[in-house]
Amino acid sequence: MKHSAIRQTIIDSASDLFYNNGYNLTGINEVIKEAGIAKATLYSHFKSKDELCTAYLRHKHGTFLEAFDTYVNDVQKGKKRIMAIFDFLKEFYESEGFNGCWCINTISEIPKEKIELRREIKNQKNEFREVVLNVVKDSLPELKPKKRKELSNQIYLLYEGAVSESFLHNESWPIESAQSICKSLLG
Amino acid sequence: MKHSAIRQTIIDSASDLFYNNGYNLTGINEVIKEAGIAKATLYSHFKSKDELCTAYLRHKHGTFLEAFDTYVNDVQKGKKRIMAIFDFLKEFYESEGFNGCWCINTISEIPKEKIELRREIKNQKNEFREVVLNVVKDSLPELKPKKRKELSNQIYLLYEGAVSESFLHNESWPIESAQSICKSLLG
DNA sequence: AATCAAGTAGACAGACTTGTCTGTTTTACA
DNA sequence: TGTAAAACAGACAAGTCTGTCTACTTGATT
Repeated sequence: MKHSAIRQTIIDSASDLFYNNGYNLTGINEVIKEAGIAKATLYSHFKSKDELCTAYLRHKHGTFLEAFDTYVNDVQKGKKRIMAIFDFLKEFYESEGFNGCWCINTISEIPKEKIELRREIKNQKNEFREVVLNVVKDSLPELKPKKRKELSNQIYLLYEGAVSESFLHNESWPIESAQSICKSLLG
Repeated sequence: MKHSAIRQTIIDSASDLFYNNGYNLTGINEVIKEAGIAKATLYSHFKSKDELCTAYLRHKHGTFLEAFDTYVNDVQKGKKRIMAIFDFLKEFYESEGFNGCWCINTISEIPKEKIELRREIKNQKNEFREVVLNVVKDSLPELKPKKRKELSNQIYLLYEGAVSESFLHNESWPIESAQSICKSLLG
């Protein structure tokens, strides 16, 4: 197995375990067992568990953004595409292994001093905000920049709230509720 | 010091530490040091750390609901009172030691098997939803039950999203954004 | 004043954690 | 095919954690 393939195996295993069972509740020994590699191998690819955590967050973020883009850009531009953001979330919620937002989960687990990880999380959220802004830009080009930004922040907020609450209650109504609010925002 | 006073001291200390530093990241030894009591004393009041966690959650919930009620009921009934929900949140956000939602934080930290704690958290959120529903009921009595429930769920969702996001970004715009959405929902 | 419950300090068991290190074996490539 | 890099298994260090236990002291009530 190639060096880079092993690295990816480690990240995949760690991602599943960290996301499903929690970062602190998952030991390095579990990760290496799941990945089928030796401990020294893991530490030759990542110099600490925190570094692996960063790789985990980036992996989740990357696959998420790709899936999001694919889904949303497949819908015709306009209000429909904006509404599709919440259709995507509904699929995400219904997918096996849905466990809420990895950013929120991770930030709850790590101490305040780990500013590297906290920055990574903030960056991801800001990047996602930018993605939402672009959907709005493409779908409602007549909107002025200020109004555009305002609307996209609102949609982002609705999306994030819906993720957390659908997970917490284990019910889908927060997603439908968020979508209906979005609809009324679009007028 | 009375038995019940010691119990309260333990809960107060544990609450500060759990909320500020995280449940798993706070050891029993820290709690007893902060409370100024012996370990055996703690375990004579609570049979496990998890039981103390329940007490912590209830303590936060209780003081929160009381502050919420006091603040919101002080505002004249009507749309103003509903908007005051977010004014309250702004004060909460600006208060020292704001650390997001203890429910979301805790649920991210504990394993799935701890169903007792998870139930407690869900119950708290449902109780808060009921509180919001009552604010809506008092403020907009002309609304039909179905519409009332729909609106209160939306407000709840906005509130929760604003808590999480203002904490994550360490910025207040999510609260203002949520409030502005609420305003437009009220027409 | 005697008694007994409830506090104290902190050692200890046992099970975890991350990260290092040794020594062996496998694999990739020149 | 030979060699060097990189994998392997797993012992180990040094620390963490929760929860139990012993032995002692305090304080309120009878």
